[in-house]
Amino acid sequence: MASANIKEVARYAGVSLGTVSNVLNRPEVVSPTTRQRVLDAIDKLGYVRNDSARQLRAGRSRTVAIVVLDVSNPFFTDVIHGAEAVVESAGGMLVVCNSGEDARREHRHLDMLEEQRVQGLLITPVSDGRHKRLDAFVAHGIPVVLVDRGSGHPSRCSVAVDDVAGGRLAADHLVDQGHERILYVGGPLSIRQVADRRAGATAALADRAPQAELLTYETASLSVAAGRQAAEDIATIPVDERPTAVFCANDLLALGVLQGLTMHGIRVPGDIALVGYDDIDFAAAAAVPLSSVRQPRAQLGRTAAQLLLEESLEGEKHSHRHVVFQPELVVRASSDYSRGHSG
Amino acid sequence: MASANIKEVARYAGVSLGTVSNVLNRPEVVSPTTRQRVLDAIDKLGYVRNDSARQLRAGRSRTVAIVVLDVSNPFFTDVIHGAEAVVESAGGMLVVCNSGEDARREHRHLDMLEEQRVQGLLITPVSDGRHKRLDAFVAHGIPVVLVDRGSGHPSRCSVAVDDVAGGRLAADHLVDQGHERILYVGGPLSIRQVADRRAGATAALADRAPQAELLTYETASLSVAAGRQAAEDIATIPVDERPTAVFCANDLLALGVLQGLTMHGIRVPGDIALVGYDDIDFAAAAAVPLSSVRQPRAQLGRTAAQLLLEESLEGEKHSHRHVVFQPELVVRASSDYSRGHSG
DNA sequence: CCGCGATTGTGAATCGTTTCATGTATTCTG
DNA sequence: CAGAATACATGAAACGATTCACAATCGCGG
Repeated sequence: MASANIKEVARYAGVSLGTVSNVLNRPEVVSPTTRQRVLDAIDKLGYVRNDSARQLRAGRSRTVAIVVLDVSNPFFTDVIHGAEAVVESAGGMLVVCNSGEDARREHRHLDMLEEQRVQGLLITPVSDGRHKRLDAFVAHGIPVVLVDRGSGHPSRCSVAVDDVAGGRLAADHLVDQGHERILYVGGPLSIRQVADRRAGATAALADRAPQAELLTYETASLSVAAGRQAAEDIATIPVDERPTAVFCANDLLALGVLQGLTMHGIRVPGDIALVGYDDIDFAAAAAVPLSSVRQPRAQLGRTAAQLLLEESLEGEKHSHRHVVFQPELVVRASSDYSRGHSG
Repeated sequence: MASANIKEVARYAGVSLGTVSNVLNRPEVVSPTTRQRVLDAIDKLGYVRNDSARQLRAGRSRTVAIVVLDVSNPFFTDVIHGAEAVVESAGGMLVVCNSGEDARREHRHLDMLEEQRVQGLLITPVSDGRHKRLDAFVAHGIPVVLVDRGSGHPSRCSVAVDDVAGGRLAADHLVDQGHERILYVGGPLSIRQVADRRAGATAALADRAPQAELLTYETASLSVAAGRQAAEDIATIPVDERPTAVFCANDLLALGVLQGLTMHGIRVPGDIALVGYDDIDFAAAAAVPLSSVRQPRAQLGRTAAQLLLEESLEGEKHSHRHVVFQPELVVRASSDYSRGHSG
């Protein structure tokens, strides 16, 4: 029942333990005849390496873990894809853990990953702040790369997208379209991205349209449902006090807002212009194609994995890097007054 | 640098190896005084269990793996959520592997998971058929539960949704709306679901509207892009030969079709009615809210994980079960002629 | 104060692999 | 053909946790 082990393979092939191990790990030092005999034995007995034993001996694994806030969020799935490509082409394996934005679950995952002595860790931590928990990884020699969080931390690499710049892009665009009462929908504001995008929008308005006003609606989460709720509340505002444009902290919110506004007969972009963030696939397929700020998602994942593998190789003499990508505005019908009326 | 091991903890606490192990695994057999001393030592030294060693000794792990066709597909993310809940509440950990519908990547993942002696495997295999590769897992005592594939296999459990019934639901609905030339968009047809949903639609038409016609457009994948391409091709069909309704094998395709048709000025549901499959979140938020066949996705994942854990406990005397869930039709504007014109 | 059971602690053996110092046969060099 | 270099194979030691048979200690009734 249990898998054969290396000793049985050795006996079956009539060679020693070490020879079988050599066939597996350094086939070139074994003579072709012997090698074939061992391979046949492996085949015959259905031998499968025991990775626990291998890791125990080696002291580390070839598994890289990525802990994301939400596996259902297309942003993270793209990051995962990017990281996957790099890790797999380096002969490793990427396992995906889902914290679900729950600090306790994140903690449990980290505990298990630490016990497993993973080769490295890509993570978007639930809470911002100092991430003391991650110091233990670094102390044990497990490289950690922060994804879209905590740039600038001295003891780990990070990759991020400039969210302040993204907020600026969106707000500049809305100002260009003549809007002067803009509502920012996003939350919780304790999430850095949510705060940064807002800060960018604020800065843009201050620079380009001091008379304009940026209101804030804080949501409990970054979901379609939360967006729908926000729209409900927007609809209760008297028409002449309503914002003329809404900038959402992500596309899920924006899609929810779009849906909610539409249900209340409020036209987008006719009555309210809408800009999202992330440019997920569905943004273009929405009821009104959604303007959005696009982030280089797969690139983020690729770079994170590359930094991790580099650190893994360089060891002590590695110097941490903080890569920041620039976002890009994609204008579609939802914020384009002319298009909204002609198309 | 490297983590302290159990021996150092023992020395530091002034007890033996076995005692430390007892504190970790059977705290009740150790006196409170000693236990506390050991716990303090663990804390002081920052000791972290080495899971490789533990597994090597124990012979198996507490990790359950799920291998899905596409982590970005909301269908699978919901299945993952369901499975996660069950595995975690049983004290295990769920790792997610992405085969990307690529048989080679699936194979590599299975190799690594087998080497890791995972506790069990939930998988939607890339190819249908006999899944010989999975027999090795079963032979080594690793339970396998098929998700949405190969129901009825005698040596493993499975969970699935009745796709033939789903196809029937969709086709019945379209027939009710008076459609007689219906196009099925989906592919590759080698995927059982794709074929079953079509078979259900065919059967429904045969039963309820023998004069009606079911055409088939086979796509290369189940993606938004493939749907968009299908719409391009539909648009080239002369108007009087065009199908009056399209039934897509999943919602991603349907969203792509919707987008493509809209771009060509073909109205949904006015010119062509549209029904998708899966009822992903975005279906309701689409340009025209999408009718769809809903599957109990999280339920699928939960049940799969439960079957797996059961088998894991029962061992030899486990008898395999095949659970089949029934889908449900959700009618929205995309296939509702009246609504499409009034709303 | 002996003896017995209960309680608590001990440490050698074990899991399966990799590594490496060592051994032996074979080939090459001059 | 001696001596050296090369090629190949060997098996004991080590990785770190768990288990289990056994030992030590204590309390208590007689």
